[in-house]
Amino acid sequence: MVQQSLVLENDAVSCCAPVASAPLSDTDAHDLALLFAALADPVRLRLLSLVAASGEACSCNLEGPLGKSQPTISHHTRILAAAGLITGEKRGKWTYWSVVPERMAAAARLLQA
Amino acid sequence: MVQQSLVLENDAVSCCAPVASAPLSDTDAHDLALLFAALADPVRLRLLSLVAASGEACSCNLEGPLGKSQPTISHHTRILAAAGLITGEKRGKWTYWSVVPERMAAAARLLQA
DNA sequence: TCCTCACATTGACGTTTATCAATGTATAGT
DNA sequence: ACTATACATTGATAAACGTCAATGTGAGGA
Repeated sequence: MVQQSLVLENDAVSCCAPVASAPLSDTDAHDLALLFAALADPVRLRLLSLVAASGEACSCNLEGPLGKSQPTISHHTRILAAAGLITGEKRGKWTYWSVVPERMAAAARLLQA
Repeated sequence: MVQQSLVLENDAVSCCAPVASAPLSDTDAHDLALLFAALADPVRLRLLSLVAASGEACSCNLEGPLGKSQPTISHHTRILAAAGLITGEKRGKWTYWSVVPERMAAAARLLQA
């Protein structure tokens, strides 16, 4: 189950204890699942690593390396952005995507003992 | 795309650099997606946190708290075990599940800058 | 040898997901 | 205004996923 909220809430991701530290509530589990679901696709992982490596990238620079159509790229950036893992800034005709390191770190923290 | 290998390979998870440090290969991205897909379900996240909190738990102790049927629990433990996040030891009639901290840490490391 | 219990497997189902063609919506340049 | 470009949205389709009833397996205990 994944992307329907599309809202970057002040949720269980950024505020809460590691998954292994205490039993999760139902709603927290749902929120965290949304985050990990964003990471659970090879195309999105490669997209993320490409954006990270570039520092900044527009969608047009991703279609080639990822070998996917433009609507598919748009679909994936949307999901990653909804999960708060990347953010897009529109400058002129282009949307420049960059990773949100704090969000990545928050996700990492959830998995630490 | 998720659970078809069911093999705990010596893969990109335990050995490799953070996702954000360099562009991922196609096969590495696939492997990592499998790991995160295991975490991308609220029932599995709650299962993981319950096992972690208990230190050790048999499946029979999970059905109640998770509110799912026995085959469903078995399905989820199977996926988490295939991802290397939990391990099961059979003692007598029961299978005792416990988390694999090294694997959790490896997953966390993948998300760090 | 039964019977019971803990768990795995199979099969079927409704839902979600990834993908792309087609189309819409801006923005920039001419 | 017109055209081209960059990206989003919609609709459709095939594959994957979560769930459970039914069944299989294997380990105690009587």
